[in-house]
Amino acid sequence: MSQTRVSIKDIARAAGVSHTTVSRALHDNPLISEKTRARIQDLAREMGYIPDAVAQSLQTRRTGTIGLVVTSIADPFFSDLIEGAEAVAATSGMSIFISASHNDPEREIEVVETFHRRRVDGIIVAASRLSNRYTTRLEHIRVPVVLVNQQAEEEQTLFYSVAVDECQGARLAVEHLLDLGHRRVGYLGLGNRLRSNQQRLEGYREALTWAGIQTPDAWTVIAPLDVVQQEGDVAAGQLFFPQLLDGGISAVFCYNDRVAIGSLMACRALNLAVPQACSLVGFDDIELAHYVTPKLTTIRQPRREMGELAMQMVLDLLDEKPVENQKLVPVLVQRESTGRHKEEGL
Amino acid sequence: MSQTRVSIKDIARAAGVSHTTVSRALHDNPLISEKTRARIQDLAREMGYIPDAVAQSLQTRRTGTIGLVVTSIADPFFSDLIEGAEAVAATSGMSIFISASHNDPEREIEVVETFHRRRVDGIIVAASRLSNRYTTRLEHIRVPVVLVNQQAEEEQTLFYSVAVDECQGARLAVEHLLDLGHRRVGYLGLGNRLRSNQQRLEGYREALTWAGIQTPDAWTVIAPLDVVQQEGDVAAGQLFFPQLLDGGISAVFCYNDRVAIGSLMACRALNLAVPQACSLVGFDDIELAHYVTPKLTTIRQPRREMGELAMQMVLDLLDEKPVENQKLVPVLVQRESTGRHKEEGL
DNA sequence: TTGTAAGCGTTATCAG
DNA sequence: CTGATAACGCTTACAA
Repeated sequence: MSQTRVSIKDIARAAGVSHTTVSRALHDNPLISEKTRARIQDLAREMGYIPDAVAQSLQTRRTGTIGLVVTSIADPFFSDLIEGAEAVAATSGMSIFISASHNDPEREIEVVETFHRRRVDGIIVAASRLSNRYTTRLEHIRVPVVLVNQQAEEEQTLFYSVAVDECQGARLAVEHLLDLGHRRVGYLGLGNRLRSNQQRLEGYREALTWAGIQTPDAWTVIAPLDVVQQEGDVAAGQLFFPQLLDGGISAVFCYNDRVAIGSLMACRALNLAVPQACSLVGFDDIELAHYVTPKLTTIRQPRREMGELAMQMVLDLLDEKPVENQKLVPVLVQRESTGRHKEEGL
Repeated sequence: MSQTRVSIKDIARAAGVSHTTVSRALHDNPLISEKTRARIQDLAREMGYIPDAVAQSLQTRRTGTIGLVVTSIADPFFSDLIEGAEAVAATSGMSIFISASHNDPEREIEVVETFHRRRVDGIIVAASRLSNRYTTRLEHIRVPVVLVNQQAEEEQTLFYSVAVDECQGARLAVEHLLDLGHRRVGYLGLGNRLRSNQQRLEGYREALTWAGIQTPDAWTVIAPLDVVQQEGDVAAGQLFFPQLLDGGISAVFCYNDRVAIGSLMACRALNLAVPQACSLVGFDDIELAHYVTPKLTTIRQPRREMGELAMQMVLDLLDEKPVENQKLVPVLVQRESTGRHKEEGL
């Protein structure tokens, strides 16, 4: 009907009161008579009034929105995280903006600035590569920022954080393999995951060192940044697993489940039985891990919970509640891709 | 430094001009001297000015945002779609809101209304269940709405649409099985996908009828709404595949890849070889389909493209370009889960 | 070329 | 209890 939206002034005119009164009536302000409140609310409904969030935001300095930056939306890791974050945002009537950085720091900071320009109430960045190089561009940001599994090589201290203990996860994986009798354990990493690759590598080395085992260079292969970026994680696993095999390993801890699946494909191509000829451990526990043959043993990362946690942190910050950085402990999920090591002699 | 953000008035004061001049300078308005333009722009940069998108929106009646509603963010189908939509939105400097309806029509309409309240410039709804029952609540929405694969049983005519030809996809699947020599082909559907389940069932029946084959009731099983909602698609496949088997089929067209994977699991549990004992065709071509054993034959649905297309439609509508509803044709991707039917006699 | 003033739709501050 | 009036930060006639 009406070409234009109805505003509180329109209602005021129709009701013969001031727009101030209408605003109050609509907000159940106690300073208003029960009668007019009801009358105005009915009228508003009849007239199809919908408050203008933009105008409200201008006045209240709150938009009720949160910006969420991930490297890739379609990556199951992040889509789970987003879903968790969205779910808790929704319970508070908050809406979320989503944007993908594609692992490009420049793009990432652009997105953050866009969100800031849109006056979001808070920002969550997953796998952030924002390092201290960018602090000058970021320190003027006056809304809460929470980083999830941040990837910058130096620790970012300007912001809050939620992170999984990557190092501990890697140790769990390697210790599991050691428990199964493996001694020659390799690591297949990804060169485009700066920080977490470093940490998982570290955990891998620690676990072996603690067991009194040296780690020759031939036991660790890191797929170079550009091929991962180009071909994806699975292909990287598939491509570089053979190199590791030449190193003489009997088991491999893979950077994540996708790399492990790539390795699985490589094994199949080489006619190597998993886990009989080679044990494989992944990281993340994405859905794929359940449906592949053999089912993947992996380190579970609570993706959804991390999204929920990060969002809850932002909301608490907005309520001026105190919050603490979170370090989550991943757990081992044993399935079929790992088995007891059989000595060559047998 | 400054506790508060810098506005064009602050810049105006610092530059000794009116805020109007600043606004013009920042927008490269030709009505301004080259000199002051440069001076103001430098000053703005120095002072760390960031335009307030909220205030701009209030004035210009454009927010530069698009609302996107999906049933589930973590579902690879939708996350791909979102990624496509986000990518084209980003090229136009648009930001997107994302929200999940969890397949609940009431929640879906709430989200749409929230977006509308936030003055988004356009709305995309995937797998919408908005039927004509809701038109009264929706007809006052004055922004472009594009539905992707809408699921309401009656066709929704109020809005624009992008959809895959489900019926044709189903026919392709069944014809493929017929070509392989199968005659007793079953359909394993999902009761919570109102429209697309109906259409795929229809395509299934058509293909068989055209081949002169009757379709006894025992050949089609539809997993009931509540168990699918509760347990998920894979479990539904796993649970109901055996029923179909009892119907005596030699091949099954599954509602989607997840159902097919569930069926695969069921086969494995029953020690039935795929495709030797039973051929399986899925729908969608999600990533999982590649990595499962045997790799799934499926009907590819161009998910990312559908997101891109829908977003492009919204943008065109905003530019007042004419647009047409899109009906996409899915294609068969033959992999390993289907094979030639061996007559029982052999 | 620049400035003044009005207005976008709200909420908030005061008087009545 | 209610209503003027002034903000919020910006764009855009209309004047100078």
